[in-house]
Amino acid sequence: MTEDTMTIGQMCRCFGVTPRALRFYEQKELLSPIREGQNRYYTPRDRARLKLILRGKRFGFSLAEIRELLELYRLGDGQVTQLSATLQSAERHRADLIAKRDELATAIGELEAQMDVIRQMLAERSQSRRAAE
Amino acid sequence: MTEDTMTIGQMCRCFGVTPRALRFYEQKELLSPIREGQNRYYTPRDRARLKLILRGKRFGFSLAEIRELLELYRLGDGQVTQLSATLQSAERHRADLIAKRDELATAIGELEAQMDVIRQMLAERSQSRRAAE
DNA sequence: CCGGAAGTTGACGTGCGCGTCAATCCCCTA
DNA sequence: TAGGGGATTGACGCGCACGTCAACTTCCGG
Repeated sequence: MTEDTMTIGQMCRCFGVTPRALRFYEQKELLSPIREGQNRYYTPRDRARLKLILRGKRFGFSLAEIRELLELYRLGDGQVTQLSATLQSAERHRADLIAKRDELATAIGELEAQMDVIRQMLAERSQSRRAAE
Repeated sequence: MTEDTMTIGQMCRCFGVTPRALRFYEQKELLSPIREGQNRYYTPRDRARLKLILRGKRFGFSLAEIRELLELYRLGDGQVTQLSATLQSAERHRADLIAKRDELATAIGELEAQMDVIRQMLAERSQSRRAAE
């Protein structure tokens, strides 16, 4: 721990993932921990990226898509690599996320409606019970 | 088309899926089209279910999870199969969906913040250009 | 009667996201 | 000096969600 870096084991305990997964993400260029000899040391930046990775997975994005998303946060690398292209990419991702959020809202609404139906059935059932007695 | 049912080919064109996928969903008990001889005929109910399936997939749910969700909409089958249990299951799913929606909102906010950073960099760049001329 | 389009059931293949070994290495403590 | 804990790199395996054949049957127009 040269600084505020973490070993792979610490990362695993911290985020609830396996070493295998972290190495896999590294191979897919989603993470790039410091390699001191053979060992890996994860910086705060790696941790932030891992958070984004895990969140992306919860939303059903593939690792390839998550990789793209991570690129958007990787500014400041020498050449100002087509900032406007990056911005356009970000715009697309934003639209995608917003569509998903709205669709989720719809799904929640439908589920709640269905829950009301169930509650209604429960109420009727207890009423017919009382009537039978 | 005895009624307002559809063949597998019509379903595929309508929803942009393959026959293989539809048969796979059937095998996993997510769909149960009418079987007339060997052929399949999909009812409006099947179409509604397929919509839910595809939406669930977009949210990153597994087919097993989607199956559970579909169960919640399957009421009215003879015995009032533990309505309260169904309601509890629905409650869990609702909480899950809401958590996801909120997380998505956060992600959108972060992405928009990053977009502002990029716009800022673009603005500074065009300013230094003008200054250099 | 024949061809083509659409449907069917297996059965094997494929890409993704890791799990699960094995064999090895390094460091620390007892 | 020996062992234990944690790390490493292959390499193979696995579950999911289908894709992709092959080998039919059924129907319908010409």
